[in-house]
Amino acid sequence: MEAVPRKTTIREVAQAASVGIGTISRVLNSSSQVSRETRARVLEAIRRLGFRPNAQARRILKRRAEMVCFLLSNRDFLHPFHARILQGVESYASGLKQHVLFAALHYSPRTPPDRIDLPPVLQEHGLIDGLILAGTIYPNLLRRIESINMPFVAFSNNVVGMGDEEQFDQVGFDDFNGTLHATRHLIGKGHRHIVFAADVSYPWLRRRFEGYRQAMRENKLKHVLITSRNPQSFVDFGQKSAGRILSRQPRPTAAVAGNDEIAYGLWRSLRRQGVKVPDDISLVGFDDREEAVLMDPPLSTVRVDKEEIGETCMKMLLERLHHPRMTFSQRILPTEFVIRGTVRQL
Amino acid sequence: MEAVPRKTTIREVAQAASVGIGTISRVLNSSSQVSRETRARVLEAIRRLGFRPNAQARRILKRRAEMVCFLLSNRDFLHPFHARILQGVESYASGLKQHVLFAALHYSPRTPPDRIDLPPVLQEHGLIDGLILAGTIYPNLLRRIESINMPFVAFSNNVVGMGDEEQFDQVGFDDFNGTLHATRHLIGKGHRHIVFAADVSYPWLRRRFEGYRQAMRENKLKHVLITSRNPQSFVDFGQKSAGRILSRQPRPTAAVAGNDEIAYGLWRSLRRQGVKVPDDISLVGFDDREEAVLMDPPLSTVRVDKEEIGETCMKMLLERLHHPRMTFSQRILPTEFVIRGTVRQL
DNA sequence: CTGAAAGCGCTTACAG
DNA sequence: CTGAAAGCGCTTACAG
Repeated sequence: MEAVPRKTTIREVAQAASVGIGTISRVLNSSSQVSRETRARVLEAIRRLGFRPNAQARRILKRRAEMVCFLLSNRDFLHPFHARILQGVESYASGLKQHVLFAALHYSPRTPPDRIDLPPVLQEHGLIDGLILAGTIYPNLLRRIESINMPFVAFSNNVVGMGDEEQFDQVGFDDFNGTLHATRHLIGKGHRHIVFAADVSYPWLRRRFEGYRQAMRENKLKHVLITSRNPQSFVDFGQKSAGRILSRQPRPTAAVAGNDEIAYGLWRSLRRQGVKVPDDISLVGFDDREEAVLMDPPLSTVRVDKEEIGETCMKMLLERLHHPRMTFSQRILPTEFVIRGTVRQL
Repeated sequence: MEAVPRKTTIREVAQAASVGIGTISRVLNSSSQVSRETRARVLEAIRRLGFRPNAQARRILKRRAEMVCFLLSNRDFLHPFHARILQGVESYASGLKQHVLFAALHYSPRTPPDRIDLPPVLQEHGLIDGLILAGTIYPNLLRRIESINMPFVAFSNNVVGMGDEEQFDQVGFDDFNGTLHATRHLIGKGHRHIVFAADVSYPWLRRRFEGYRQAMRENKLKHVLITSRNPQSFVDFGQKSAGRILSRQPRPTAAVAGNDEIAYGLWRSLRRQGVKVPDDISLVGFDDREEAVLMDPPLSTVRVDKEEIGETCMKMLLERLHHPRMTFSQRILPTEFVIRGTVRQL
């Protein structure tokens, strides 16, 4: 390996400006204790030599890496949903001169905590100050993270298998109220036979189902859960659900899909069978993925502000770093029902 | 700010194992110069104290951050295309114990290089070893990066306004041959009236156009470029192009879209006008976005291996870091035409 | 093989 | 206000 070209150090700048290295450091850290003339001379020397202070050295002394890790678990690819969260984290972080490291992890919920093979960034110490957990989070991962004493905030919507007694910092959005409002909207438009399509073994889809059920109950309507066998994906789940919806008597006039992908599969399959959305059946989704707008007609769905989730995670993590003993907090961000073209007035 | 709980340092481990700190370091760096018994004793002490060496300190001495930055420029959001590249970078990097920092940048092509406001990570020194440039890259950004002596590799497909005389490490995929093969495929299926739809002021769409044109020329067919006025987006561009395609005499039997989004807009608008794909008109896209498979019928398109791009960028950057004076290299990765459902045999 | 020492590039009391 | 010195947590010749 060839030598890396040597960079200007603080000592050379000190020499050039005829001051001690401490003074350079003070100027760099905008300490008030430097005279105007000295500061100007130092600044000039810094500029002339193209000096950029070595960040690692400062970090040792500060005992702060000024860097957090965004850890995406059990995702085959960086889904647009999480990509947006990452961007929210980054944009908020960079405004505060904090850096964001991206890492991925694949693990099984059944691996004992101490056997989980953490990514390199978590095997060292001092590299990052804290962690933002995204992707699917099982209890064993939480145990593992706690065992290395790494402060973290979890994006909570994809947390699985955790009881309410679990205490940790978390940020999520409101699954329950999202479908509650979406379903109320359908009811307000005159719909009475409304089904819900999703695999409710996912806790977040279960919460969405509960929101839907609540809206139905408060209007004395019967709730119907549509599932499908061995789906390959959410889209496939939606496709397979279409037939089950159509075969019900009386035929439902509206469907609430557990997420936009299910809604997409549903829409596609319905259309193939000559059933028009929203003329023959109304449809609402959840998540407001980019593709929702592209559907034809564009999908009415529950919007989740992904950037805000990222931002809030970062904000909460920073608070945790500043106050290690603070009690844990949980933030649930509101959702918003977006009316587009897939709901018809009956 | 409360005190961060103090971590075990190398000195405490040395004391616990009754050796000098140098020996701990040697064990950590698996130097051969340590006796089995000593090594065992040290390892035991490390385990017992839960010691994880401070990464920053090592980095100062090694003069390597073991970290690179993935810099995404001028993108409102982390598009799935770039998200995949980032994942390729990360997965290759983590295998080599290298870390990946994510940063975003917004700049104008007209800002003078030294006025470009780089993200915090590039203002410090020693934080990262090198840079992977993604997103739209104009010459002024390149100048700016060069001015801080930061080694970099660029994802070259979105490079704009650069002459061939520009020398830098780059990785891209083959726009020209992608459409060349896609168009030949159409011709092989009996199509003669084939149009190309895209705004060719984007260099990469221009190259795709040239590939299309080449295929037409070698078969003595007339090329036709379809554009549209003031599109809001690529999808909108496609939608607006549909009418222009249909109004041509004789009516084209196939269209090559500059990318999948244009293809999507085209497909959607054609369908609305009662024109069926592929029965009435065949259609091919470019990029193989996730959504291509979801279209109905699924879109035949040119596949680009995004993970491989990321991987290759990382690999090339590492080579550059190890051999700073190596001549610049440029890698063009092949594309593959994926046959799905939007092309019909005439 | 191993320890003591020098040193990486910084920050920060300390003393003036 | 400023310099000289001590120190952060490591690595690596150097000497034995």
